[in-house]
Amino acid sequence: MRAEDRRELVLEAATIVFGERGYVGATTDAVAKAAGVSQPYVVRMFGTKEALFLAVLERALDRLLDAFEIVLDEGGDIDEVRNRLGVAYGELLSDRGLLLCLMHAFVLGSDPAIGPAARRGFLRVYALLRERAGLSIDEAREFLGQGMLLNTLIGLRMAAEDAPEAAELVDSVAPTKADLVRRLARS
Amino acid sequence: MRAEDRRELVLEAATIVFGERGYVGATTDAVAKAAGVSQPYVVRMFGTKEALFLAVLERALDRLLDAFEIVLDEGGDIDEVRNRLGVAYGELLSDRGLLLCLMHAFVLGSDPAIGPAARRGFLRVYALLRERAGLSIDEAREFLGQGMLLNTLIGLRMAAEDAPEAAELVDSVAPTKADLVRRLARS
DNA sequence: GTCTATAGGATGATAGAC
DNA sequence: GTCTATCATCCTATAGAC
Repeated sequence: MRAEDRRELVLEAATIVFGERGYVGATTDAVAKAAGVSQPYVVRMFGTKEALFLAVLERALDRLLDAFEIVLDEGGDIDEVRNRLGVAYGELLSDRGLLLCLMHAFVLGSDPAIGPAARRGFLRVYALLRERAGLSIDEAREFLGQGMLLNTLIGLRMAAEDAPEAAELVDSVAPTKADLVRRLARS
Repeated sequence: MRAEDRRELVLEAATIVFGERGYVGATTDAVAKAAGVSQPYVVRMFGTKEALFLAVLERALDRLLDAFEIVLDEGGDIDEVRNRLGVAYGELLSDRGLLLCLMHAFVLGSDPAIGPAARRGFLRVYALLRERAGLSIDEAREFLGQGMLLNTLIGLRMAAEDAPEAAELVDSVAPTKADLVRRLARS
């Protein structure tokens, strides 16, 4: 296998593992096992666990922004675009761990290395919504709120709870993705 | 000092430390230093680090629900109540680390001990909004979305960023609390 | 490029004195 | 109730063989 492919493989595995256990809770050994390589090799490829997480974060943000760019390129009026941005965000659920890694980064703002990267990433998304998509401040705030709520429900594995309120809430936040959310919550 | 008071002191310190570094990243030693007691004593009081975090989580949820109950007891029409619930939520920013601890718990849904406690806590809040405050599904979703967005901005320490978009976003999400949010982001 | 072996450091928890 | 001392474990990172 080419080195480039192996790097991508490790990044995918790391996204899942960091998404599951968070930056501190995840071990480079768990990432290595998930990728089918040795632990020292993971460290060797990225230098440090911190650098690995930053690479995972960068990759996740790129995927998110790429998905949004595609929606913007398709054009349409502002309401259509906003809806399709929401749909595109929901599609990212299929990339396992991706939204969770973003969320884990977003609660580590006080970390001297991860904090600045996370803030810049969040602001890139905000700038895209405001400037490229043309959302007003209030529209952007609403949109981001629903995104963070979805992330939270995923982080909580809320769909694994069998209370009726849990189902009602998940259905409300992700009407077309409820089944996927349920599957993720149990895996 | 009475044992009860010392316990509360440790819980306060733990809330700040867990809020700053998360459940896994925080050490019982850091909590002990923040509370001015020895590390083994912290463990002795709560049994395990996990039990300490669960106690912090329970305390945070109780404070949140108490604040909401007070608003509900004051009465008023549904729009007033919703606004005052939002204000009450913002007031919790003054209790340092409280909202951050909730957020840290909310991304640990796959933890066998913390996950269930976090889900039940979130659902208690949701049930209060729906049943006691009388919000519709969509209203509750909107309300929670803005709450999670505020939590995220706090977690990111977004107000520490000096980009103009950062200020715009913080002002939009917490208009009356922007100064407090800025202060917290730098501490 | 990739592995095995392991050093080195941090941390949760226990033992036991006062 | 509270501390000091310390053990045992885990984990990142390095050394070095192939």
